[in-house]
Amino acid sequence: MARKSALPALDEMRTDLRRKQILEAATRVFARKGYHHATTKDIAHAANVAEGTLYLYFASKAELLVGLVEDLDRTTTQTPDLNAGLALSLRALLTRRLEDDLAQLGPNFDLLLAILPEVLADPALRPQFSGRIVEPALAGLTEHLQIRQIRGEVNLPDIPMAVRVFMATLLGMEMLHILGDKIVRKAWRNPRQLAESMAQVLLDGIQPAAR
Amino acid sequence: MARKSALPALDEMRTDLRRKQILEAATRVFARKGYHHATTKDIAHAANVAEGTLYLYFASKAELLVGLVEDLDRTTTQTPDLNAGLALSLRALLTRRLEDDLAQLGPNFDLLLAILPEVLADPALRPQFSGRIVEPALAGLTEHLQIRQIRGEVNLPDIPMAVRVFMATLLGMEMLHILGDKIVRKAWRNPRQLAESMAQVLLDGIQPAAR
Amino acid sequence: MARKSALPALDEMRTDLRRKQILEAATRVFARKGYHHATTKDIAHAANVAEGTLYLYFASKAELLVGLVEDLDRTTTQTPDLNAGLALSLRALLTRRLEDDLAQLGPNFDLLLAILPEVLADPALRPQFSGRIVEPALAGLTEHLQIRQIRGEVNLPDIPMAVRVFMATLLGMEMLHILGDKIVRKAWRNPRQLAESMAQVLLDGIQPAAR
Amino acid sequence: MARKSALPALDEMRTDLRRKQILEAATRVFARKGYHHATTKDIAHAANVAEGTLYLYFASKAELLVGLVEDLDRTTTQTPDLNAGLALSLRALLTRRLEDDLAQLGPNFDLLLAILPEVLADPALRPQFSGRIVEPALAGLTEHLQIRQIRGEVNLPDIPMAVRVFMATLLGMEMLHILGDKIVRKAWRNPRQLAESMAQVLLDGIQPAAR
DNA sequence: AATGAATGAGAGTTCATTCAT
DNA sequence: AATGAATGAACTCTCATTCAT
Repeated sequence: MARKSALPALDEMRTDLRRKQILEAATRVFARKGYHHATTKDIAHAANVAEGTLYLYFASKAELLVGLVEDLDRTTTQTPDLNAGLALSLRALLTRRLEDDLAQLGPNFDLLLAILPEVLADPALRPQFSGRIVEPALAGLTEHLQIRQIRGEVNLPDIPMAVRVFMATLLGMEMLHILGDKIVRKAWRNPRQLAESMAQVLLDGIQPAAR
Repeated sequence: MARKSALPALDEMRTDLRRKQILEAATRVFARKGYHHATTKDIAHAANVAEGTLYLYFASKAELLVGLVEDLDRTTTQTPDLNAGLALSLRALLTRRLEDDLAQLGPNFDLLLAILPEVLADPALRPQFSGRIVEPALAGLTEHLQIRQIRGEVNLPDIPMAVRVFMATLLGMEMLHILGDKIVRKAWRNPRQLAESMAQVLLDGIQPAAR
Repeated sequence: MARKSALPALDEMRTDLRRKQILEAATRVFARKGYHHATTKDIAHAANVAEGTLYLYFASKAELLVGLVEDLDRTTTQTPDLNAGLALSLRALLTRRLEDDLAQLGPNFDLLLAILPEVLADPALRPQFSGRIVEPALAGLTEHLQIRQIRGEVNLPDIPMAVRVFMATLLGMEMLHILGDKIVRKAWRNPRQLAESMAQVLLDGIQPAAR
Repeated sequence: MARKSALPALDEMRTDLRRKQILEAATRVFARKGYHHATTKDIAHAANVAEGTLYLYFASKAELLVGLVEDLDRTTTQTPDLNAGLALSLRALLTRRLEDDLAQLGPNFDLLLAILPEVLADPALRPQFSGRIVEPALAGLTEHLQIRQIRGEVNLPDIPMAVRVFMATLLGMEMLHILGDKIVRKAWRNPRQLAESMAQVLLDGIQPAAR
């Protein structure tokens, strides 16, 4: 009955593009105004579509957030196969991982800025974010450190906690960044060096000079 | 006819009590529903006052948040004179500081949960929070470590960054807590031990076993 | 805590008045525009209150309809104790009942006009209307006729159906009225005579002249 | 390039079919959801066409209703030549007419259910319905009774009113049906018997047993 | 000082209608 | 002729804020 497009693949691409176009606009607007102060009108305007069009692609304003989380998911959780890095020294690997993460947060900063507050504020969104973003990262790191531990390369009394300290540091740096701490902001401009600083503290700790 | 109290001091006390009563209610409600889903009706109800009464003590709903930040301020940043702790070993001091902070977050968890998302979301609130809560803490620690460094007790190439890493870890743990990470939640029940775990990582780093 | 009005009864009266004020406005607007074309803005305007005020008294626009049905209920189902009329001849009683009903529909015409279409259109509203308005009336009449039948004053093979035919006639006249039939409209101006015409047909039927 | 059909008649047939297809779908959807809760998307879907296609056949959603009324018109008002029935006894004729009408309402119940509420609700639609459906029926009956009256077969003081009472009864039964009255619904399953019940009341009235 | 009914601006969402393909 | 993505006006409802009491 209904005449379909000759190239269904093209339709799908167009749909994907529109979705992306809207999500990008949402990211910008959410980052600038925060989720709650952003109106659907704002977002539609930023996306250069009519307000009604948003609802062809997302069931509600809240679903835009979920869409963003999923997006962050896809962008972030290309968990760079850590275990391929087993050959590297722990320090080199850690530094690189941190550097990658930090560098990645650069372009995704707006996105995170848009998502994080809502995730923290909304109990319903937390498991979403936790399960898709945080937990996989924690699991990957844990596994990696366990292998190192077995190999005798590290000696940690409580690997899961160590992993959480590591992750906490990353998240916390992100927060300091958001909060506008000048030193962190400045350091962020050179992710390699920031990664080294962090890795140094994480690996060597705040060492007594005597050591 | 407004009846003047014979003892103006009493009036002031009553005002303070009402303020506190309202802020506490706001804390509870914000923590449970998040700032934006909490209505002034909710808060008034929780505080056992009429909606209009809120506006006798706070200019707007947003000012309630500011009030809470100020409260957190007063509660939290009684920065226990760190320098009095110069006699302690760095490890002992750090552990204690962490323990204190973590223990303090226990009862203030709701408050932070209420405030943090909004602080992150609202650019206007960030300097408030940053300037009152984060920066003083960072400054105190920085100064302390600088003294230690001069004394030769620590050897850090970049003290400000080290301090930020420390603070980031704390904030990050808080976030993992909020996000519901089970291991962090469990660890939080015993702040002393959590403090030790964190201090260990922060001081000794993730050491190669060989060391 | 909360200071209540000195005279709670007064508060209640005021509330009732507001409710009535709003329902009356709703009746007028629904009658003029129909339920769906009437906006909450229209109704608020007609009631001389702000739009938000509607929602202090009714949970939703739909609840206004329910309120109207309840109102019609209260107004209508003062089922004039039929059985008190057992002394009257059936003809006299029927005529009077019809006259009362028709006369009552006069002032409530707008109300019914507002309600009926929605009741017919909305499956959810039907039982409401049926149970509160129609069924009690049917039940009362049925009981009455059963008594008459036992007394040998009527001889009906199927009383429930006869009652329904009676009620159907009434409802149908109402519909013809709504539909604007000129003869019915004209007849309605003199409810007594209309009642007599209807009673005549109902009692005597469309008699063959031969009789 | 619009290809002209070699047989314009075929085109017309196709157009008519599409129209019918859409109207049938509209009937189903309106009956199930009511006019206002039915969306053009619903109707298009039920008709297996695209939403835009509706507008090739009907100028607006409202015109679908008009289309339905016209349809009801064509289906219903094939006023079976009453006068041909002059040979029958009035009772036989009436019973048959009622039976036909009632039986016809069976299949057209959905249609009426879809139309009636809107007709009642919308002043603009009423003359449409009145003029096309109700008035012709009333006129036919009136004329018929007048002939009978002249012939001395009936003796009615007010024929137009009697006709309206008759029609009202029919419409009212329909309403009781829609409202879900169980006795009417049950009776409707056997239109012949229902017609007889109604005819009995209409012809003989609610007679005193003594008669 | 306290109340809470009233306000009305503004939000998210729906859906009849259009039009490029 | 048919499509269905896009539109945007208009809707219902919420809620921070006000103010007469």
